[in-house]
Amino acid sequence: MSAIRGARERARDEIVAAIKEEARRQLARDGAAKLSLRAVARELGMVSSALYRYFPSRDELLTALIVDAYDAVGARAEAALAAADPADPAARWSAVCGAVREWALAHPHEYALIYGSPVPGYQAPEATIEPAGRVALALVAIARDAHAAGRLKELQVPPAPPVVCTDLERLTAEYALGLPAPVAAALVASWAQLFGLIGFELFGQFNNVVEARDAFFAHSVRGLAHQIGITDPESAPAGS
Amino acid sequence: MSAIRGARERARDEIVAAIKEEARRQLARDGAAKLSLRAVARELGMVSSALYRYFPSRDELLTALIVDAYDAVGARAEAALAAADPADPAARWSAVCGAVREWALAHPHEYALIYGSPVPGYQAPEATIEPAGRVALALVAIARDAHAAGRLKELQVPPAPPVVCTDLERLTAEYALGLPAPVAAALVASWAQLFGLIGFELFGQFNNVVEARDAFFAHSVRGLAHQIGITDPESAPAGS
DNA sequence: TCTCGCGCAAGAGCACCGCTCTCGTTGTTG
DNA sequence: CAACAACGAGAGCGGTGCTCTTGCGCGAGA
Repeated sequence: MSAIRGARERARDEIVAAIKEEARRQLARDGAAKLSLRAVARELGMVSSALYRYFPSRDELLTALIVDAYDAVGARAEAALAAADPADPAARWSAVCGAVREWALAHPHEYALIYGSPVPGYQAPEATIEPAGRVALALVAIARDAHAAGRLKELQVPPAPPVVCTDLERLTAEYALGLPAPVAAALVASWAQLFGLIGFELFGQFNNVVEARDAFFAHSVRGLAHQIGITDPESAPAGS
Repeated sequence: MSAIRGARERARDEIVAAIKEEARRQLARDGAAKLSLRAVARELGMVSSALYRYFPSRDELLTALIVDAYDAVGARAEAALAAADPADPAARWSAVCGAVREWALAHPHEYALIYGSPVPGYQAPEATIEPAGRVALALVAIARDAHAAGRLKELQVPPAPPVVCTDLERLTAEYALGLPAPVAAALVASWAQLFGLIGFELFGQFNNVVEARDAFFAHSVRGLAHQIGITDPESAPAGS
């Protein structure tokens, strides 16, 4: 039951994939609130009760879609990180942030599913926490590499209070991030703030406020990078 | 039909208020997705169809709650602004940001309703845009006053690109904000980023990441203030 | 190879939802 | 006082998530 699996098991996997595909299509079209098990089953030519053989509840289906969405945006972020010039922290930062934003704009309902309001009884079901960290880890990698290369400027902001430092030291120790606590604090803040920018743009808060969305985002993301000590190559003095 | 209104009209206002009150209670308990017209009506001792005399649809009821929520958080922000030392921009900034966060922590579902994913077919129904701006205007007032008092430091970040500047100049002209475009750009970014911080804390993204929530938020908010040129009094030279 | 058992689809059904329509009733107003 | 409009109640439509039972057919073990 390990290497070669029975035809039944393979068929099951295919059906699960088909259900998720159709559910993702409905999610992209109508949003999470309108996702209906009956509609998914109808579209797949089965009866609604048959679907419960594969997902024990609507929430479980949504959880599966949440995991997939985290993985999708995480993969985009990692791809953007891999494609950027490793020697240019500012470019890497902009590339990852831009990739996340573009994925969000292309999949607004999936973005809302994972970074918007938690849908029903809102618990993070354990299986989501690992894929949820992929974007964060991409950002961490940028900061870690820049720090290791000595490309991180001294922070301009007032130092983090001790309780925050111990908090972040635990975090950097646990994940072996190799970052000083003040930088880690700035990084976590930037991470959250990045999704504030994206969320406001996506959810209409920037309507009648910001029109040049691309340029504004790029500019704000430069500000976030600056916040953790990553400066544009042209604006940073190379020597001192 | 103006000064002294009939008993019927007065009863109508009372019923509308009772409906909103019960709806807000259910919203706070179960979230927007679970808000049910039938349950509200049941709790109020009426039949569900009677409710449609007061709200033409469930979405209209939700819109009313959205407006109320915007007004509530806006009022909190304005109250915090009024209570803070007018001569201390950093204190005002922290006070307003902290007030917004505290309201969000106290009313998570209402916060999710207005700053989370837009619920169904997501349109901002015109009536929401004015109360939605109250928090932003409170933040603007801080920056404007600080700028007028010469308390805004030169921005440390690279200048905003021209297209962003023209965008923000239109905005400052339209609302008579009295802010230079680069400061306005930083302010809008900080505004969005503030809600990124609050949203991540509220929606569980900081679980197992940030434990000292109060201190971390206070520290990050200082960073946001720094971003628009507001510095802590103790870290800013008083004279020059 | 045959048969047994398990996985499965199907259908009926329950309780609930948003929303509509009709029908008496009742307060308001000309 | 009478006509009218607003109102509450009720039935009903189509939809939802979810459960339970039933019977069938495929795959694995004898």
